[in-house]
Amino acid sequence: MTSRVALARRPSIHDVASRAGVSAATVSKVMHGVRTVKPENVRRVQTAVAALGYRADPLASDLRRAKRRIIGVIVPELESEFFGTMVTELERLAEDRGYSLVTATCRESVDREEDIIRRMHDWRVAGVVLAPVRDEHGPAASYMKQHSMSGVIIDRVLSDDIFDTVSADSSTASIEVARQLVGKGHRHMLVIGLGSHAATSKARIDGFRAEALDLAPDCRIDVLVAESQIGALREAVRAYFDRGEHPTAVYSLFAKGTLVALSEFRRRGWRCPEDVSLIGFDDAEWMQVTWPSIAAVVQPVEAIAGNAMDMLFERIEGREGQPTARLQRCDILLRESVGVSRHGQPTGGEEQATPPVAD
Amino acid sequence: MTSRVALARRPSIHDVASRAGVSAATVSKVMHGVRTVKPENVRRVQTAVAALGYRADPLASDLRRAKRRIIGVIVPELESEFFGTMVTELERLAEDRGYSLVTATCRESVDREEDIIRRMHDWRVAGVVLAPVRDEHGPAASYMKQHSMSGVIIDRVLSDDIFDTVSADSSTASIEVARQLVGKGHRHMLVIGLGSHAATSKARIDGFRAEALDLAPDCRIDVLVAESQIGALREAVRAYFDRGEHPTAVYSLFAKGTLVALSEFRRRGWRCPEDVSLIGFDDAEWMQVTWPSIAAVVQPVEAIAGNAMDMLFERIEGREGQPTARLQRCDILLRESVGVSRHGQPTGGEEQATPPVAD
DNA sequence: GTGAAAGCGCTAACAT
DNA sequence: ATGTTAGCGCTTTCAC
Repeated sequence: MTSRVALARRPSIHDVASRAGVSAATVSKVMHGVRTVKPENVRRVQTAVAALGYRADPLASDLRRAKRRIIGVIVPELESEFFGTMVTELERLAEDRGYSLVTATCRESVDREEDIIRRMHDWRVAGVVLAPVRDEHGPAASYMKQHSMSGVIIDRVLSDDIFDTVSADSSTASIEVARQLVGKGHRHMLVIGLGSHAATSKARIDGFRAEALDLAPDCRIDVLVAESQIGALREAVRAYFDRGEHPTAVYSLFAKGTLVALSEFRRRGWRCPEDVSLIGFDDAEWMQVTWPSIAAVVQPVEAIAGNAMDMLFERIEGREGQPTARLQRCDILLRESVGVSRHGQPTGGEEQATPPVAD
Repeated sequence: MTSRVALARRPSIHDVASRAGVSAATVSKVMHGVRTVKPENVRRVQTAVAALGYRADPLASDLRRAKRRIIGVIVPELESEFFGTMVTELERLAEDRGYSLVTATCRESVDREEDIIRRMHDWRVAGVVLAPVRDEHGPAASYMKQHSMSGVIIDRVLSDDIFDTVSADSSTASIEVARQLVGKGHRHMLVIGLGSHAATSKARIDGFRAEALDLAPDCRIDVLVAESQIGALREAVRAYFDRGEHPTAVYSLFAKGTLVALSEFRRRGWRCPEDVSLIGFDDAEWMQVTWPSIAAVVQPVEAIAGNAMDMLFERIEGREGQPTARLQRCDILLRESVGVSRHGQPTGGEEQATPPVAD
């Protein structure tokens, strides 16, 4: 092995060039595998590269090319499994294409969302995967549109006005949830959500309500939606239970809502599913190992990420034309937290012969 | 409001300069608030900037300064609350100092860890916050050392050989856990961990064992550690239980281990805490809303992040000298999953008069 | 095949 | 106080 040469600063392309006795241009060509370089020179360059441990500065290189091989990702938060997995997946897909991923969290703030998209524009990112706080009409999307940035919007989206969008098929999933709950005898159900997740919340509520009322016109569906504060939703749910309401099932439209529901059940000493059933959007690893295990709507994260990247790169490579809206089907995992409600009584819960296996 | 001028490409500093009738250098000075510019020209520049919507390209600017205002972060994974919160926090702290954060996930792979640090070096990041897969002797840390990059190592660290380190005080926390379990009468305890988390696992096991044996010399402590595969740990735990072992308490050294334990309890129909108690490293939101609520060692994420950034920037700004190792104290949250084991019997569990409130 | 020259967008040293 | 010059590390014509 050739021993490395110590240098104060990192070796530049010129250091390689002079050591190999060629010009910087030739080095550049070798680095990019251009065929028209004399084999002899290729070897000399390769030797010099190895000796110096040379690696190109991708940012300087991008500067010259006027197009950066960077994809920006904006997510509302990173504390939940959903976005964590999403970002991990997007990173892999971007790297497969030779791009770097730069992720920013807007902490559920629309103002920060705008701030971040500006900075990404300053960075001249090649494209953006945006998971908006609210929906595709937020400030980030407008900014992207106005500055003709390439972008795809995922997760919390309604329509395909401006950009390609990819999201879970909330409506179909909600219809299936309604079918399951009504089928298990539930006639009084509570739906909880967050208004700031406008896009997905709406589709989820509408699909659920329509199907439930269609199957059981006599059923009662209450909806509790707080604007953006999880604390406010908790208050609302608490007040609702406090005034004596006792639905037989709760359907949460997002992950933290499921936690709020569980926490309020505990507070009142309600057992799940005996006293009340629960199902929520977003699966998490813990949900299958607790007592009861918690039923969940599983969003196809890999499919969403894959689709988003495919579409984004098509746009980056110049595809024009109408934006498309892709919906990915969800799985419904009915676990122990959903029980049977008999004769319209406020309790459910099947006997568990033996504890089911967790995996 | 001045109306924006449409331009094919983004306005550069020269566009601003010519519109304002000054040189690019003057524009640069105005942008950086240099005081020696004639007020008249300051105004002209500001007007041009506003009219064109000019914003500097931070990457081009960094190229020239030869120091990039970018902090790299490397984490083993992003699916858990711990690293998600950590990254969110680090992002905030970096931005407070005018830096951007670039996060990469190495998916628990040491090879990828090295890959990523190389890329970050290529990017000439100003500094790196590394949460290594194994410990501070992994390839990323060596690479950083070898190329004299500024860095701080967090979470899975043993000593302070090379870089400043910040982590939770695993040892003290484990001692406290031992005290609690032994105090509640447990005399046969199982500790589960992952060998690839070498650094933290070791400190956690040693502290626990020493304290437990000190308080109750007759107690039995079994340790199950799989190298790196969570599946292998699951197999080991399963085999251990299958051959008839029935500890009265399980102490998990990392978040996923807690899930494995719960899942294996379910599989055998063991109730927690009646049949077996459980406590694990890393708190998560769900742990306080399930039945039983799960006891946890809470790592002080904000403190770790804050400390790490402080130390990193000191190094970036040139501080020399011995690396220091900072330990941040953990909280122990004893929840329902830890019960009392009476008279050395294999079962525990206190009566729960009323279900405790969740928050 | 190769290298000189120009330039991506910006800043810093130095004249003026 | 300002502009000119030079150059960060790289790529890309375009002559030779």
